[in-house]
Amino acid sequence: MAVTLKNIADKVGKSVPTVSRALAGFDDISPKTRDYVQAVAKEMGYVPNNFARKLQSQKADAVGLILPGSENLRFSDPFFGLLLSGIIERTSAAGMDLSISAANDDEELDVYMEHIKGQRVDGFIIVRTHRKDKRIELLRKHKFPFVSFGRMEDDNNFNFVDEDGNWGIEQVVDHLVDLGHTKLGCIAEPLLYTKSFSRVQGFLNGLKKHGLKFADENLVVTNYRQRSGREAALRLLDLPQPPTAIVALNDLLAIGAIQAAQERGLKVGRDVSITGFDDIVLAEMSNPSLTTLHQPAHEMGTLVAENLIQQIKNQSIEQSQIVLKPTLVVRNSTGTPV
Amino acid sequence: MAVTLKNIADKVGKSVPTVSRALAGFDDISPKTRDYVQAVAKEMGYVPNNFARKLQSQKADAVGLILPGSENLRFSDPFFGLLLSGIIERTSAAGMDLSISAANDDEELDVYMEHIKGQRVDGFIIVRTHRKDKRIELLRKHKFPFVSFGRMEDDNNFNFVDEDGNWGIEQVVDHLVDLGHTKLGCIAEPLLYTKSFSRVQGFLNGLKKHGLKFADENLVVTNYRQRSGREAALRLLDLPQPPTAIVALNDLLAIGAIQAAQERGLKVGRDVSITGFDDIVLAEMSNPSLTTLHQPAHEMGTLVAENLIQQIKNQSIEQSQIVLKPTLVVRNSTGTPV
DNA sequence: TTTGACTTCTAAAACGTTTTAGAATATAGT
DNA sequence: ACTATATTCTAAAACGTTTTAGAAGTCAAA
Repeated sequence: MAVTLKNIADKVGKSVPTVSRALAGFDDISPKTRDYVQAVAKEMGYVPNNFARKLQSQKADAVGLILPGSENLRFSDPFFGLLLSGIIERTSAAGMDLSISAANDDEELDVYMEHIKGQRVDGFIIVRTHRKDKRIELLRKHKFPFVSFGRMEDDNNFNFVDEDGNWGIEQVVDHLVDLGHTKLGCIAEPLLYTKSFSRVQGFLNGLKKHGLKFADENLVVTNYRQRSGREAALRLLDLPQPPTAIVALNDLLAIGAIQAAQERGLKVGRDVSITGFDDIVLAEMSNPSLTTLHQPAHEMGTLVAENLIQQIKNQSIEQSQIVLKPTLVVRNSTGTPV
Repeated sequence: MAVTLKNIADKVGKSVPTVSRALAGFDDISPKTRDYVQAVAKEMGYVPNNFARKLQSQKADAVGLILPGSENLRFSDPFFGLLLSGIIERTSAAGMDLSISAANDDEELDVYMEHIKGQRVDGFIIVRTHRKDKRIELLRKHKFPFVSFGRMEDDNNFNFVDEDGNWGIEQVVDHLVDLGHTKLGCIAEPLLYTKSFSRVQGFLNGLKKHGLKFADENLVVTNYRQRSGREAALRLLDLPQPPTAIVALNDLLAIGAIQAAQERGLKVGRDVSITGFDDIVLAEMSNPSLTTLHQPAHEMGTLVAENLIQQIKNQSIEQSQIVLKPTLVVRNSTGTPV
């Protein structure tokens, strides 16, 4: 049976509030009583009941992360895993719980509302933002604290941490053009995600900047998996005029693309250049190693969490918007076109 | 401001308990009142306050997963990610929270105790079991519900879900010996983990079964990362009498080993055979594709969660111990030795 | 018309904490 | 010696829910 304030109060012969205030170190308790109470509490192994405390304080001391049901397998994505580890590290350190759950798309917003109304969390972390994101609109409407990892297409007056994907992919295009490539292909995740859309913009901007023209068939939109990357790359490589460089918009896609190229008997880095995005651990180890954009996934997770915790604790309305530029890491999957 | 039972009670002109019992559907409330109360509650958007409910019920309706601090980056391991997704899916479906936190090794047991005494969770999921696991011993001593993913070395009278790693690796050895290999090397994670230890046993048992002798230098113990796999493989390949087959005890290690072999100018699957364990998505996409043992990571996560939820809800003491055999998937990283 | 049995509801207590308002005692100032 | 002021404590209320015990009312049977 758990030890309660009442147990301690009985033992020390004081009232429950006295014990409560003694443990909290209030100065209307004499040092003598305070020390005695604290000693007894420690000896009895007292740990406050969380729910009683939260009921009274009307604070959940918890952060919610509701995973879109359709994204259940996202956990196998190393980038997401690292992001999550950063979030957990930071929330843990702040003594807050991280409540992770999953919701099917059709009930997603209801789940958010239930968390809010049931006062289960003090704030949310939103991942995989859409260009028009119903979750963000909902939370903003209810003035409920949240930080998103990623922006919307516009109307971004809320706290977020994001990459500069547009800028990043432009660096990649610069790199490829510098090497001499003029026919570039692109493999993207669904464009309803801001992240994907923005990276594609970077691709198009890059082409325009260098006076290269874009043909529809050079952009293949698919999902985030390696398998899809392979299939998409095959489509690009089998075009009448195949690109000499393929800009895959994440590393898993890029690795799939490398596989596809090798299936077609091409030497990656010589016959065809392939790039990724995120710099997951694997990128360095793939064969050939992958030219990609490095992102500090773990740190981004801590930033998101930190941002939200600040917002919750300070009740401050000041906006914190962080955009991190990825850094180009040139490895062996890119080279001068033959 | 959140809607409470009192708000509803005022509105319908009944007492708070009546409203509470009407919403819960007790039959000492007239159908008329029940329907009316439920309608009003819905209209007002009532959602029960979680903490009040939990305080009263003395149940947390939550499952704890305390990640060893040293394992923070585990999230980047795709296998762990999938396991986690299974756990989340199942706990979510059961209406329970999953409370994930991190604890440094020196304070780990204290964190467990605080969760227990503070009644924050109804049970724990233990991951990465040690051969002697202090966490398991602690929980068992306090008769607190838990399910572990993995066993201890012995004394396993508790609920767990585990792989049959020993058996699995024996299959791998059989496969390699069938191909004609007689000099086998092995790359393992630290042996204090039961998982690693057990897989190594499988390796040794396999050798013995086939009358092959084992030399110490053919076993390299390192950590779980690709980088380590590469370094370990280099050590094996640079031996005076290098093995013709390397049994890496997880896929990341195996992929590192493949890289090492390629650095030494060896063609994997011909000059040297390499195997993994887990069959992460990447295994199929690596070059060459990896012969490995498949494990249903996501399903294992659901099993662990299901097991714990049963235990919590039924208060039953019946033991549930599940051991799953991995299945050998032969791909292109293994072949007849030259 | 009284008893007994149902049906439907409510008052009170409980879960364990914190906050507020104020009581009791001690200390100092005149 | 009496008032004013600190100091140290406690009683009561509050957070929102559920459970327990029992009250009030209705109805049928005797």
